[in-house]
Amino acid sequence: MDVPQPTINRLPRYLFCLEQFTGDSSTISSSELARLADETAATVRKDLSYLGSHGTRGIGYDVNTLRSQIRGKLGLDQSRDIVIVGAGHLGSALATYEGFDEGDLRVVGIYDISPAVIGTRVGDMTVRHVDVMQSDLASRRCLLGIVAVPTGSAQDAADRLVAAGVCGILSFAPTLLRVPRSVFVRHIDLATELNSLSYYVNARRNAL
Amino acid sequence: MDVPQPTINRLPRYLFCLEQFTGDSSTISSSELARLADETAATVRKDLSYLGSHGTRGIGYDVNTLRSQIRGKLGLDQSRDIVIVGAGHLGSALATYEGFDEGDLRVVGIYDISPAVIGTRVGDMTVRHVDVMQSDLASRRCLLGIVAVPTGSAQDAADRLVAAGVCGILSFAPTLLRVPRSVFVRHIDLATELNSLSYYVNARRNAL
DNA sequence: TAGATTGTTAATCGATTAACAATC
DNA sequence: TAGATTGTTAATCGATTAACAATC
Repeated sequence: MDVPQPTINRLPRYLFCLEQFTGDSSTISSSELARLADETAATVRKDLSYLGSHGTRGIGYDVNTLRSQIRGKLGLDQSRDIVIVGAGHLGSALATYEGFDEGDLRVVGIYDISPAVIGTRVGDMTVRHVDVMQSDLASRRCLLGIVAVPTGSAQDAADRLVAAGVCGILSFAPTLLRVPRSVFVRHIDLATELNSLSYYVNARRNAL
Repeated sequence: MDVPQPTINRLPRYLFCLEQFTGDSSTISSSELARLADETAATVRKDLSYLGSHGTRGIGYDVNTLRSQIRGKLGLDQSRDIVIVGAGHLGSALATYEGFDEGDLRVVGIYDISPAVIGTRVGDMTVRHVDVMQSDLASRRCLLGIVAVPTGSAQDAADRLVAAGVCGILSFAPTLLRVPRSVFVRHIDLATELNSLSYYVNARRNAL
């Protein structure tokens, strides 16, 4: 890996800040971006230098150029198709998530196993049975899959996604998924997120 | 901060793995936990040494003891009350999230502004109007709040949570929230998570 | 005892930061 | 030119890791 891991992890946050950024000018200085992203100016400059260093001395970085450079480095210039397994509240929330609109992420299908929801509409899609997922997706390459089912069904959902040819899975189920080494799994555990928040709240209160 | 930041960030993952762990024995070695958590055995031992080092040489760590030590260090032994603003799909999913059951996180209220959902049941709660949130919560101390509303309402939701006395906020809205310095904000941007997943999938495929 | 595994030291490795020449 | 800000070096800082004595 050419670019250091910490830099890669910060780039999405810089991008997020740049998308929020609505300054008077079309440029932003390393110190201003640092303030928004809660980093130091030196760290920002070092990180951005991995993109090829296209700032202007005395001026700063062009916001639009910087945005597309970060997007390019993160591979966001190529659009990504996403399938969701689980059409409950969480799956429905993800399927209609407004944040995807700006990016090149596109939800192309939502699947469930329950007759009660199959055939219902979620956003502009119709929920289909997981049994037809593999054939639905036969022609698509390297999709991302989202596991939004109860814990007990999570491994089955992951197995089906793998069979359907996804190469990355984002799981919200609080359980470890077993997948082939070629499939990358990312895990969001909401309880862990809240636990972590709770810890930092305590630490901050003790520090103040 | 006594315990290093990287250690703090890994503890929730260790805890997660220990909760999944169902070995023959009631003990786990540093190398086994390392395998589950995708770390090295030395890192695990160093991290656990910050808890007070209660492993047994030649044997390993008692799983139950270790779990409660980590929970203690993260402050999870004290239960936490959570309020949710936004009773759409995301808010409903969070309100009924099964992962909270095991821990000491408890959702005590869910609020919305839309007459269409106010009064409806979510799990074992009734959705109430955000206008009554502050008085509802007057007697509770240091709650955690979750922002699960559309981007346009996120700042208003945060303001109301702050007024109601929360000391930490977990936001799912893809926008920066302005809050007093005394309130800690944690941010989950689903688009960023998927972008990040996408990057690592690419990196992995290029490496294989 | 012999085997296993911890707890901890010291060495290595890598990331952050200060500082400043380059230059817009 | 004077002021501002980058790009990059070198120093500092901190985290990871190897290694091994301690000991169950």
